[in-house]
Amino acid sequence: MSNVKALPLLEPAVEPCCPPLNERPLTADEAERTAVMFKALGDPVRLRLFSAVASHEGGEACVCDISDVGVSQPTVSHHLKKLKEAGLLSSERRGTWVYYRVEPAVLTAMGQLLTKAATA
Amino acid sequence: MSNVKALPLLEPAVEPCCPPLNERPLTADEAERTAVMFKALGDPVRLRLFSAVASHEGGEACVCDISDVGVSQPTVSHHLKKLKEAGLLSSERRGTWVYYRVEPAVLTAMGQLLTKAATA
DNA sequence: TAGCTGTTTCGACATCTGTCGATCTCTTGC
DNA sequence: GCAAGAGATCGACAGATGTCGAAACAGCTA
Repeated sequence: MSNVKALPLLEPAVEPCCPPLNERPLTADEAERTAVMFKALGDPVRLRLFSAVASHEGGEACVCDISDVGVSQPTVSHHLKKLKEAGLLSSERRGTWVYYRVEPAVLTAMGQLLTKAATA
Repeated sequence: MSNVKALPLLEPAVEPCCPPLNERPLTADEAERTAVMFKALGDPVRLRLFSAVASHEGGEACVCDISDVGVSQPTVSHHLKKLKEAGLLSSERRGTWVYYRVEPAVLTAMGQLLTKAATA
């Protein structure tokens, strides 16, 4: 599989990608990048998977611990990949199992994007 | 034609729909409802429209003020409807123009969903 | 080495989504 | 009443997305 443009932003780049939504209208480019993160949480299955990882002890969980969300195992893997590509999760293999972990900085950025807009 | 409009699900019901994502795994039903809001912000055009409304004075704006996002007028209307159905915006007609306004409570709920998950 | 288990990738498919032009509704003004 | 402008709705269409079963891949253990 020689897909050259496979991984666009697997570098989470925890920088403040996002000015608060009420500070000024987002540019097309800012919106494009920010929407990727929101879209990643815009699917019920992904939201459950993410919540399962986030609520697990240490903020990380094995795939086998969170696969019970009502879809097939390949679909779980597909959604975890999406969350990873959006920078919300990172993964690490430890022997037989693969562990996914939340990226708190990205989460904080998204949260402030919203709460600052709400309180200002 | 009667004055009674359709009004399918435009009652946002600003209740705390969402426990923090790291408190416990979301149920299927919680995820379903929460994903609607994130999905609404998961499109670049909608994100720009929302940001344009949120950054406007008073947190509200006429459609004519924010329509310059590079898509046709029907598409703008379509996206504003999506944001409204997700409970993120509300609309009101004043004479010729229609004004959209942010729903701060829903925004706060979404933000805390993320920031509480990030800091805990 | 072979076999087993956990996870990812592949290929295919039905559905959902974003987009547009055309048209309709509502309000204002003549 | 009629025309004009602001938005919403309709119908159609291409492309994206979620889903699955089958297969490939990666470690462990015998």
